[in-house]
Amino acid sequence: MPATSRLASRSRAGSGETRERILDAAEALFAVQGLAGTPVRDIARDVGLTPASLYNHFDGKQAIYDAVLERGVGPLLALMGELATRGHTPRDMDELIEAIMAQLGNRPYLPRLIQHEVISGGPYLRTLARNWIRPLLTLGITELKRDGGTAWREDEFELVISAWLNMVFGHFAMAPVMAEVFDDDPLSTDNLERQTRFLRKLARLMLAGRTLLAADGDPD
Amino acid sequence: MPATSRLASRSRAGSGETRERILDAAEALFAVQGLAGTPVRDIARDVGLTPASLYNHFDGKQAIYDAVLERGVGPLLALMGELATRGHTPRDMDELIEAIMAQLGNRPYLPRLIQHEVISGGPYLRTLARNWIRPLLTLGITELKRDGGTAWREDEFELVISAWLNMVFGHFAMAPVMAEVFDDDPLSTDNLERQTRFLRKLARLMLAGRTLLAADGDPD
Amino acid sequence: MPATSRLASRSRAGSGETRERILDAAEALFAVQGLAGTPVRDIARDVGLTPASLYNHFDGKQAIYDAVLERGVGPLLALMGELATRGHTPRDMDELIEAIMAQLGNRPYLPRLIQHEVISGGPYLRTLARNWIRPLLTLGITELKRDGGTAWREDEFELVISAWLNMVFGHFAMAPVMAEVFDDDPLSTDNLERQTRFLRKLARLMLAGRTLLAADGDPD
Amino acid sequence: MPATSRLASRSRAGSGETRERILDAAEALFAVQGLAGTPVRDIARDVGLTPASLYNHFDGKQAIYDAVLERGVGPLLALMGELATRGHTPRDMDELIEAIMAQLGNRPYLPRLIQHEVISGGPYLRTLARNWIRPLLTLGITELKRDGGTAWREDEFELVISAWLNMVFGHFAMAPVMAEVFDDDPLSTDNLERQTRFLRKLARLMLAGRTLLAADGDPD
DNA sequence: GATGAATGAGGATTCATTCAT
DNA sequence: AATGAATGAATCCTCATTCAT
Repeated sequence: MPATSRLASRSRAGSGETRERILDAAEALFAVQGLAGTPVRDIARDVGLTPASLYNHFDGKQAIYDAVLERGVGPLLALMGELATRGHTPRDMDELIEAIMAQLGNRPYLPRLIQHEVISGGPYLRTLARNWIRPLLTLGITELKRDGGTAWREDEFELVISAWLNMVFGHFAMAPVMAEVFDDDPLSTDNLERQTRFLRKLARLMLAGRTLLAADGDPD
Repeated sequence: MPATSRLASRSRAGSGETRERILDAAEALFAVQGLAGTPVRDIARDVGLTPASLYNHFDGKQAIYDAVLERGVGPLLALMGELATRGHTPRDMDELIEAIMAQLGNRPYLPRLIQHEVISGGPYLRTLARNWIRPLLTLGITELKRDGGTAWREDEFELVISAWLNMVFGHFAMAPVMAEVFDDDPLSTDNLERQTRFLRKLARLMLAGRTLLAADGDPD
Repeated sequence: MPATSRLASRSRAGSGETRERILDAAEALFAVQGLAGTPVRDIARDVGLTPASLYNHFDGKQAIYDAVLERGVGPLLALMGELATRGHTPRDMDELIEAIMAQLGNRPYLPRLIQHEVISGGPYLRTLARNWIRPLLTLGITELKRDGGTAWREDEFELVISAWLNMVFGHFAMAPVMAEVFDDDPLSTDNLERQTRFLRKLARLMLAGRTLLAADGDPD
Repeated sequence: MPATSRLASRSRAGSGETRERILDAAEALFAVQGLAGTPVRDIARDVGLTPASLYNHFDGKQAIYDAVLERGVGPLLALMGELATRGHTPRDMDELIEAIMAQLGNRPYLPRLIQHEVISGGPYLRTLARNWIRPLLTLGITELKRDGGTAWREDEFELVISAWLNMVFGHFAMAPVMAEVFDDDPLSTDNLERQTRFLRKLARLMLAGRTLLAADGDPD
């Protein structure tokens, strides 16, 4: 379950801690300003180094970007791999939500980073699509199919899952506006827990909505 | 309800058609590459002009960016204003969904543009939050409150609406990955219609989910 | 008889005179310091421009280098082409010497430029070898063969011609040392004429040396 | 007859074998790419060291360059010294040719190295001119003068000798093009021997060409 | 002797912008 | 309204060198 795609795997190793500090600084900056919008000088400044020093640890800006992405996305892909090897019961649905929310909560810049990659159609997009989104979809659709009483037609399954993904992901990606609207950080521990509970509830609703809608007289 | 904030209002007017062509080219590029990642040269090339010529129509790159944003977001804000002045019935919920989807479908680069602004916490964020997101939230929450049988507690109303926003918005913002995953463009006319129908259905489900969940034995 | 090989043919045209001035400055600098040893800033300074301005006329340092080479070598290759299409008589041998010496004399930096290219095994080397040196060799060998009384065995023909080439070329390439040794510029008009006369004489000697050497009792 | 001029004399001696390996690597690189075109990193790589380590053996890049030059040119200067102290007979002419060819053949990168220095008018040029070229010229001219029957006028003597030098030297300096033209390495043992024989023969021809040319009806 | 890490000084190139034409 | 040419200010990156280990 490698999925590392073509990301440079530590060309100039640099065993260490400095490397990690560079990645931390870069992650925060890239997430907000994007690759093009982030001067290496800024990264260096945040690490307390000279731009030239960065090149003792990485092959260049792009290499740093790749490493940041790899470091962030790696665990998500690993999570997918792990889930795929186990059987799944409804219990897993909750676990999955929690695992993903926890993952993203730990690296709060990651979603924005990924969003940049998605928006710009960067080369990492394909890896993301194949090894992260696709498995998630498959997993979700399997779940929907196992469920007898769902409100959705088969040709809507994809939409259900991607809608659900957008909710999870959007919570992070849209955090800055929502923070402005609510004057409250959506990424605080409290709010992340609320959102997790909410998503669990919503997932249940989406899985089991048929009777209700039928009774409601769905015209669709 | 203009809300143009500090957007440059056409300093070197040039009422013309060239102006519009510049905005079209810029919109596409800014959406994908962001402000920092888009050289003016690229815009000029796509319009068939020289960079120098752009300055006959706009005061500079930032001015173009502002104009693009204004042109795209303006109608959305106008829509809000219009809705706010009318009373709303459940019928309006569907209309709102359709109106927004239509609006975004017409300018498929707009959501990514906005996403950039959101992610980067740009100065336009505040305008967006106040004049677009906030009214939408208010509208939705009012609707939820009017609805007696909703599955949601009052303190979840905000999450419901923002989740729903994320679904609408995410459909566009995540289009590139989904296109890769499904090998099918989510922004095609057909798929936009499917998504619109789906969202209408989901909206109904989310508004009226209580009984079902209660029966399901929600522990939350 | 194109032989332009892969040299960029004026990517950013720049019709004009500035372009030529850039090439002049670059030629002098490249000849002395080589490509790597010549900062673009120096070229710009000598033209009276900013480094950035050079990029309005050329795609970069390498492009300038290529253009310099093309401009210098082009006429030499053309000369080859012209000679190749005519029949040649002994008279031509003198003409050839004079033509080449005149060419190189007009562009006194050219030989050093070529020498750099030769020494470094640059990519232009192949063009040079095929379209300039090889024809010269063929021409010379034909001449030797036509000559009944030459002092040289057939397997020495190549050495004769390349030795002769080294004398022509070396006069320019070694000019700086010789200037130091003789305290007199080998590239002055006077000295170039002397050298031309000398080479004509030597050519005759080399063509017709058999009898002498035979009489001398050549043991070889 | 040291003539080391201002060459650094091994500041951080390190008598060792590593030092020699560094010089070997540097010689090859400097010869092809020149001083400016050769990063210390490349030298270090070829020796199997880190750039930093080079500084345990030399004071810096320039010091390495100087040492390479000194190591290469030293024996040539020594040869001159030796010859100068002996009387010379025609026999010596052959010896000289052979000695120089052998010397250069042993260090095939040396001529290109010297050529770089010559072309660029480097500071070592003067040493070269005085202690190597000038003695060679003097030697040759003496020989020509001793020879009664030469084809050359006194004012051509210098040209004769420098032409001859250019042939010797050019064989090495032009080796890359000639290799391309003949598809055969001019610096192979076989070809070096051929060239040595050829030069001996040519030397004899040039020394004794009068009668022939006179018979040929030289108009000069 | 060797090296990883750090750095000041450059060095090539890009970029947004101006201005005369 | 369009553009060729020019440019100051970045921007990414390389390089020679130092130094603590």
